[in-house]
Amino acid sequence: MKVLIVDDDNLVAVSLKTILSSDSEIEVTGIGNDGTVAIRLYEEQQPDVLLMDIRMSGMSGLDAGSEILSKHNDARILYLTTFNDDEYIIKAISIGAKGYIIKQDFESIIPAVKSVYKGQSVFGNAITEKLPGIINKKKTFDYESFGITPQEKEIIEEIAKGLSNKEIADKLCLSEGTVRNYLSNILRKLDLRDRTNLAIFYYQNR
Amino acid sequence: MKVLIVDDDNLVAVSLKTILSSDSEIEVTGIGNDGTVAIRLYEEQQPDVLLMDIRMSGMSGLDAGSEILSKHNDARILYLTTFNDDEYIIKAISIGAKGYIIKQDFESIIPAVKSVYKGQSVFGNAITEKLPGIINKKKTFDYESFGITPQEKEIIEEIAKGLSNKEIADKLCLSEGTVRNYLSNILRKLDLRDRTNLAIFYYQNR
DNA sequence: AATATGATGTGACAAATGTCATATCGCATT
DNA sequence: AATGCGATATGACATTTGTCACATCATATT
Repeated sequence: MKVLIVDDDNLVAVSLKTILSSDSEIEVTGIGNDGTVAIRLYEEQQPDVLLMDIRMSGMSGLDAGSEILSKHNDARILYLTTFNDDEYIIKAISIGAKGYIIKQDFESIIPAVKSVYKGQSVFGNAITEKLPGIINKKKTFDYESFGITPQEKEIIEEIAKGLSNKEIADKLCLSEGTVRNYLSNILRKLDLRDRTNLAIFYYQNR
Repeated sequence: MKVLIVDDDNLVAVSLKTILSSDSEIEVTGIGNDGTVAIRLYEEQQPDVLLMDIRMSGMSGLDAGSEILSKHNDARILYLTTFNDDEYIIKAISIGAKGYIIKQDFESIIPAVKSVYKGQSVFGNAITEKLPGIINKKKTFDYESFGITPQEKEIIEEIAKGLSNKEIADKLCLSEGTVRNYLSNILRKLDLRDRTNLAIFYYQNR
């Protein structure tokens, strides 16, 4: 199985080569440090799997992958990243990458490469937990377990609709001051700074 | 690595056991033919990976998996199926399953089980091609068409992360006043009241 | 009856937010 | 050279927001 490695950080690229080369089935055919190089090396070597960083100076891994896939729609690209940004996961899957795993998780890399070689898609540990959220916003946050009372929960719902303190007070028949007190308690319990961050939290954990 | 196999068709279940047992790292701790049995055996054996059919007479694999995951949210469930229906894929991912592969693809099963054991998610050959389509069913809002400039878009991104005007100013090397002006323009263009509503809008149109 | 508790309220305060009018500067068009 | 435009900036201002200390009051507990 021929593997091409492309990583911005040459030290990482070399380490990956060492790790992968320890497996008898894997042959590392090349190392690159940039998106444009990835495209060129891919053309030259036609590797079975391209193991590539997302964030790179110069051409990004996503752009390079996108270009490679437009020519070779059977290319098997496995992204490596230090970040596990939702945005990147979605983009990576969208362009047709076969996987997305965290760089640090060394011992998962070889099985991941093998799975991808067999045509499967692989998503690493940290990403795995986010998949349900990405596919379908169904995993709800358990506010109760953070000591949020039903009344406070109600306030959260209203803030998530974009209402001001005054409006919430009118709607729930409370004084504005009380709403503020509740909000203040909510923010402390959830360790958030302000209503905007609460709204963000709400929509990210729906 | 302890693996529990559950399949409606006993012949398939036994075949799977034979295949998996050929690997020295894998120990098949049990076989079941129904969802309710899956739940009971899971409790008894606490396997590392549960390899289960989706379609089964009696309780379905999805319902059983859902119940198991509600008690053991670290359960690693790998679904096997003869069908590759989008609905099932989405449901499987939604409940938090770690994989979804096609039964017929025998030689992919062992690496898939191993990847799942390591905490990764695996999606088989046939499914892999559908992932981009599944992910892309989301409708992204076109900010440009509402006259939002790239600079303003950048501000929106930062607000959606929960940053204050001051923080955004520092990050983008602008004065706080300028950030306020931009925000003011954004709110007018999108007809929103404040940053909280902007954040809500952002997450609802992602 | 005495006390504790929880829900609600008030007032004061500092900080952040949003709006507006206006200014500067560089660049492109005329 | 004159003009206009877009990006950036400033200052003033009213409003909203978040925090805190403390008050009130009904109900439940002892």
